[in-house]
Amino acid sequence: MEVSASPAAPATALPATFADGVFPAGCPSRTVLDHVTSKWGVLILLALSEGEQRWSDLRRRAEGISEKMLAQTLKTLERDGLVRRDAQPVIPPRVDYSLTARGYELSALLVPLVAWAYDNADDIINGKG
Amino acid sequence: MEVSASPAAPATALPATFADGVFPAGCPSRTVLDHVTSKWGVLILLALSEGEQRWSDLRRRAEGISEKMLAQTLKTLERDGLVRRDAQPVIPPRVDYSLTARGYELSALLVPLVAWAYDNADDIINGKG
DNA sequence: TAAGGTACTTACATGGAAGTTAGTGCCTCG
DNA sequence: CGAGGCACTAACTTCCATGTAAGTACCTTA
Repeated sequence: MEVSASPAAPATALPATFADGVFPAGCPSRTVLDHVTSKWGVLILLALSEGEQRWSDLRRRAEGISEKMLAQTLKTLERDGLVRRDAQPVIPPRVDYSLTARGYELSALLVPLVAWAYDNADDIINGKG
Repeated sequence: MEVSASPAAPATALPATFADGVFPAGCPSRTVLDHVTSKWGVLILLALSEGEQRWSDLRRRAEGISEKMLAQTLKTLERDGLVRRDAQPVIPPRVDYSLTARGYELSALLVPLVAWAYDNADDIINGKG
């Protein structure tokens, strides 16, 4: 689908809620958006969308993340009800992380976004367009 | 749709590209993702998804943005080929901003994400669910 | 004994995103 | 004449997300 030279018409209709003002400053949705669009939040959510994973798996899959940021990101996502933490009282310790129903809902929206970023990254960075 | 207590199976299949490592550190897609998931980037893209708009319109719609951040965000999005800048040599100056084809593609993915954030914000912040 | 893995926490440092303030040039309106 | 809107730019500051480094407690393997 192509957009002509003068795309005055929106491609997608937004809910009436956003008709003016996108949404108010200080609105909870801003906070939520910040959480889920944070640098590592997206990556962790993405990784977990493929199923339950352990701490060390996540470290490897979200390449470049520090242990501190991993712990912090997981904590935020858990507080937000997006990630489930399942600590098993075994030796050595085993903790499994997985998405909650809400987390799956979100990751379903994130996956196409990340895929798009991946597909268009080179063109964008190289100024081809 | 509900997810049972042990959701070992992914809800969505990811492209094979992400099968391991999400995607490499230092990869261009990380940069692109940072641009499009930036605090104000999302809001501007959202606002423009409803059609061409002027500087002062955008200031009002992305409530809370400073002029500096507006200029900076628009510049980044323009460099990334997502926003088109149309300066008309009239008096008083009139500059229209609109999405490019690529920008529309992206906004189509962003809209459901923001809508989701908006719908779930209260529950998430209040720890319900 | 020592090294290494698992799952973290804590303290401190820093860089870049974001905020603040001010200034520009040109025009219109009262 | 002065106030004010438009579309910015520039300088300076602040703050927080992220990075770095190290420590913890327990267990396994060599």
